Amino acid sequence: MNPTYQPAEVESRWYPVWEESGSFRPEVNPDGEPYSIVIPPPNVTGVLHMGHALDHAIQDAIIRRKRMQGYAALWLPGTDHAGIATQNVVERELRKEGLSRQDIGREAFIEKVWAWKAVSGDTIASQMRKLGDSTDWTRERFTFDDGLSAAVRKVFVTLYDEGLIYRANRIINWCPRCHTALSEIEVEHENDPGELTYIKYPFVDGSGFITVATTRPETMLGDTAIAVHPDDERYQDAIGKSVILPLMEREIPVVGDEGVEHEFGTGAVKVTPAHDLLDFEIGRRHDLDPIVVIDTEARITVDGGEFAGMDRFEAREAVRSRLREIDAIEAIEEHPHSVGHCSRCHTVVEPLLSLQWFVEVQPLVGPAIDAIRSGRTRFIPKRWEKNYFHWMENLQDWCVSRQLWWGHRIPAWYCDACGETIVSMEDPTECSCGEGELRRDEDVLDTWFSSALWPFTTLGWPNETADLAKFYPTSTLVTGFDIIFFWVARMMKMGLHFTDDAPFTDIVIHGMVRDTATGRKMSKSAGNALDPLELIDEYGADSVRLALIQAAAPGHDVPLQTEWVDAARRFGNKLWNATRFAVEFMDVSRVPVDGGYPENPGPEDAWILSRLGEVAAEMDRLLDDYRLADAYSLLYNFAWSEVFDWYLEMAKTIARDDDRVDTMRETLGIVVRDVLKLFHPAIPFVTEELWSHMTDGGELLVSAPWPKVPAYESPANVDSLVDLVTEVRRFRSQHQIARKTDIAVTIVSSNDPLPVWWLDQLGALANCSPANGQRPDSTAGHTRLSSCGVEAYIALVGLIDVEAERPRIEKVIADLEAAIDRSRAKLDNPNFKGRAPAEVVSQEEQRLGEVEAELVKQQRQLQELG
RNA sequence: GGGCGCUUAGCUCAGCGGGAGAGCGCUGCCUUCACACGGCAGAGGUCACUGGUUCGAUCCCAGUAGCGCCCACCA
Repeated sequence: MNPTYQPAEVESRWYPVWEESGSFRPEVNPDGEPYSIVIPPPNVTGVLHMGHALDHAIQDAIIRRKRMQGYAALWLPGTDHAGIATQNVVERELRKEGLSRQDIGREAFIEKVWAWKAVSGDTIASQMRKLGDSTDWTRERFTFDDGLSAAVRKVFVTLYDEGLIYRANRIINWCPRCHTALSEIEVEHENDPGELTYIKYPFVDGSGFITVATTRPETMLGDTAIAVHPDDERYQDAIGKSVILPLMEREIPVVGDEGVEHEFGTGAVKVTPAHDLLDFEIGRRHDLDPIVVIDTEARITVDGGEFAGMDRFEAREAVRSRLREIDAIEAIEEHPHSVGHCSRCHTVVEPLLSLQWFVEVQPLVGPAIDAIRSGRTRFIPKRWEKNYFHWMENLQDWCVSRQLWWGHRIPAWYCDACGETIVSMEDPTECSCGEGELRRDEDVLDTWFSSALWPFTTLGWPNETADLAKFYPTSTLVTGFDIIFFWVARMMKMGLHFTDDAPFTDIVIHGMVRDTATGRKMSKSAGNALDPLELIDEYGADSVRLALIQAAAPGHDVPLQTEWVDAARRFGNKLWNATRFAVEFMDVSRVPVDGGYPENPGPEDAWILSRLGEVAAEMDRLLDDYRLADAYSLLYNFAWSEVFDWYLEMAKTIARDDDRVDTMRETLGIVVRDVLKLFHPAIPFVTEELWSHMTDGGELLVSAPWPKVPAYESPANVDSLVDLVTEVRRFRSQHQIARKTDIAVTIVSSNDPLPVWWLDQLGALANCSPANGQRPDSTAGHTRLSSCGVEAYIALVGLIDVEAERPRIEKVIADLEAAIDRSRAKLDNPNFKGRAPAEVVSQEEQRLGEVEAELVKQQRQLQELG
């Protein structure tokens, strides 16, 4: 037997067995209640990173337990076509060949993306298998497969017919590098040093000038007005006058608008309706025609006069230096502010006036808020609900059109004769006007549009499939807080609108995996990412999973370092060795897959069984609350320190006792079996392997029933013996008494005959059986140990330096006295007895009694030292 | 400018109204025949600070300080 567990070989062996046996299909529990989770679909061209590993470890632990509990458990896998991200990847590949997507054309490009998907699209699926994800691959979906695409079209057409999708010319966020519009949540605001430039605009009538402050001087080329607050006393005379726009020599009005703040800058603002959202609205209120001076390449347009063709940042400097030449700059001061960047490529986004498709979100918001508020769907932890509400209540309409090629093409056609817009399920062939050619909209939909439909489209919607009826609404969604807005909120809105049900009952939010060294989120760009695949190769998937699960407190970021993965691996090794030892040396085998709890256990057996029952019950409570970290830390400690360090050691000795060997073996088998079961959702591979060695064969652990442990009562005697043994060990350790036989322990009395294990651990002399044990003639020179009906003496003379023991006992006595004082003060307080629950009072009294008894014992020991 | 979270053992974090916990690290002893990736025994904390509520506060409330995150059209 190899003393070290080798995960790689074992892990590669089990996944195919599980998958081929159909164990991941809900059909394994045909009569079970349905329980379903849809996976947050990873990018189809992506690779597994730590965030996935965490997300998947949690989901897998949840679904595996539900499966074992007998639910018809479905974890539905799939991938996202990930519009911009995927297109960027393929364009990068093309560029290596010196080509752009425009060079090869739309059709060829899309073929290229599909080809890319065919090669790299399975990567994530095979990596999920390595991780052990028990997803039902027969139900795998892709946001761009035929079924989902048809559903996307149906949703678009329906919303259009309901008036909830419209096309309009608005200020949108434009990424000049990706060449597409973005929604506002795809814009990341970052701090920028920035400068505020104060520019003087002279009045037409020659009565001086008005000064405005701007962080973007280049946009002045498109100014169509100056705005001040209508109540601003400084500018009462100015409203209604006109100024000359410097450099452009255009006459523009000064208007009063309530959107302007008194305090900021000079209280007067330049208005550039084509390049700023606030300015756009001011422009609309005052009937100002926008002038576009920055194009989709972020260059100055022909309307920008002498600056035409310049890049926007180049133009910023050029405009400033020209203004300086004509003495139109009053001041330039530092002004830190935040600037929007494209969340994909980090380019500074440009607010542009553009014709785009929008979803009107307000009518969808109400039901999505109600579902949470009423408790039909809940966030875990609950505090995320506040973020969700706040975000929902402040939504702008969702810009859903993207100027990309990879995505669901918008099903809208325009007639070049009459200008009619046709949005329909079927591709139209001609316009109702009878003339003119129909031209299809070039744009595709935001990736998140199809993701928003994921919980029901993956189950067959709009068809009324059996899966949709059975598994929708889904039970639980597990995801990171970073996509609550992108994804969760939109699924809630779309789900409620199209199915009348919220798509899930529980929304479990976890944090980001953080690197403990830098304290930062793990990411490739930060350069601090641990690669889960490398960790799996080195430590095994079980170890990575257990480390993540144990670190994942609900709703908090998850710190991780390789040392923890190594600790988890060492646990796997321990589990491996302990179980193999039980099987090979203790003859624990052919354990029943369920039940089989001993009816007449010995005292030690009853003790471990009672602990098993407590741990299993507590785990169920914790797991039902999604507190996986607590549940698995509890089990980890129980398994290691109680089952392996205590019970297994007891069992070795007890096994020599013919009368007890059978129940011991039975108990050991059952306890280890249930530990494997309880651990399986977290560490499926090693538990399945060990299970195969100890059960009577045939049935896989993956679909074995979850433990239901009957209640056992732990004999009080065992607990006190544990204390006694610990005390003897401490004594020996402290006085460096290496061999047990170097110490003479006399058992004077015991309520029950002591099993040989205890005598051995205590180092008691074989001839000092408890029944006829004699108290030493003189207790002086002995130390007396007693605990709950057991009394024992250790002979000290000639064994230790008596004086070395004295200070320790004195410190213990001092601590006990302090505890007694505290306890007495509490009990003497009439308010305590009057107002605290009776239970607490009696508990306190009992504690005082125990501490006092301990004090007496310690004092006697001190005396007996002589 | 709003909102949220965090501050507990050397490190990373649990706990959250009634006796301060885990992992890793540290100290001592043990190569004992499942595991030295192990065993046994230990050391180590005024639970950020200040008030309040309570019979009782690490836990609840208010405030202070430090750290982190999210949202935001003050140009």
